[in-house]
Amino acid sequence: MTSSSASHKARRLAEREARIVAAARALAEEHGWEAVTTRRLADAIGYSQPVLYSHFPGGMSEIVTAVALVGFDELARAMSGTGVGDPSESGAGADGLRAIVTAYLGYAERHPATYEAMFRLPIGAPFASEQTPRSMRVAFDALVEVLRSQERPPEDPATAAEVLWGAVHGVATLGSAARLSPGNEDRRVEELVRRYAGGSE
Amino acid sequence: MTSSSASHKARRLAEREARIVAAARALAEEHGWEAVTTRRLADAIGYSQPVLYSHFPGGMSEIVTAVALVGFDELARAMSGTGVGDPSESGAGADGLRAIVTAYLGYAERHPATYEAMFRLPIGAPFASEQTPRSMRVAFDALVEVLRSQERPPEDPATAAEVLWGAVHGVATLGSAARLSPGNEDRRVEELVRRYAGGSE
DNA sequence: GGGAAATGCTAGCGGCGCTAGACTGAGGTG
DNA sequence: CACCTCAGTCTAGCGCCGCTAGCATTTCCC
Repeated sequence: MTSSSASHKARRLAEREARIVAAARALAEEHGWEAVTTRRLADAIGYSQPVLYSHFPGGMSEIVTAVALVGFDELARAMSGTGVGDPSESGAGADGLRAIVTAYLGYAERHPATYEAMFRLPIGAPFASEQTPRSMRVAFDALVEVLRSQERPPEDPATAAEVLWGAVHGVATLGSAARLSPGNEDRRVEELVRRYAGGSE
Repeated sequence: MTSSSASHKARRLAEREARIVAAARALAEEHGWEAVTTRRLADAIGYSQPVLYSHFPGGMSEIVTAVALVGFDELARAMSGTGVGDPSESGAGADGLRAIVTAYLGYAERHPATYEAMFRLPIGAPFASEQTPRSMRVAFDALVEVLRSQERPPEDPATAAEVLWGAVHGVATLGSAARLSPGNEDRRVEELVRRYAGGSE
């Protein structure tokens, strides 16, 4: 076999795999994860069910994981895109914090099903584990950095970042589940910024 | 038919209904919600599947809701049991805040499946809606009160309580999903208390 | 051209939520 | 007492689920 045909085949496989992930994500965002079934997924890519398992031996849960990984990548990019970490930019201080919080909440709101996938599976701790998605670490580090860039940085930035992550995640989750008062989103962001821009006391 | 036999019948029905909810909860806490099926539930109470539907016409989702309502009751009681709201007691200030946060996180950790049920279904906003579970309001009001009892109360206690709720919920969720560093629980509680005991700025 | 390997399909297993329809036994009626 | 009614319960089964065994076909290498 020629090497070109081998790479051609590899690319076709990669493309089909991407189509599966994209189909799963689209279906989930449009009709919720309970509508994402192997039969519908096979239909969407024009193959039969067993083909899915040649790409994802772990079945549905592995496909959900793949969507989650894409989500972590996108979220990390959205958070990093706010210019956090560079003290000379607008990425420092309260403005940087507001930017990163807004980016996070915005992403969660625009892609609720993807966000749900990201936090539904046992992937591992954000640090503490080596096999944790790289982009999850990147996103977490962005939080640590923005906290360090505040006027009075916290004594324990790692713990502070854990709690900030929890706060933003909680607000995103409760908000998308209609558990918080609608129309109050901006005030919640300002409240978050106020709480975490200040020092530890 | 005598009225005593009627009330007897009603009580038997109520008892069986309670057994269904208890069985669902026990099964969920022990093996996760995916293990809670109508067949297993019917087995657990010694009846066939259709009996479940005479008690809960909405099927499984209505049963999950019933478990969630019990959970809201218990959580509200756990939070109120900290003596929050009475300024002369230990329920005020940073100590009261710490107590209520600890109660909340403790409940979520002891009953993860019940807690999951409480935040998985679209039940409605904590205020904003009349048909919201009463105990959910009670729990939320406890947060508002404890924030009001701080040295420098927030200007907008409702929004502050929303964010605090989100923060505690987020920490509970991420923690139980092994998303936060294990062994760091106490430091997270202290960090939460520090952030929300102080004033808005 | 022929054998081997890769590729994809059909068919089906056990289990799911849920429901239609039959059975059974207790209570009221002549 | 015989009869009828009806509430309560069960059996059986529908359409769907995730997943897999085994066969047909195509593709590739010699």
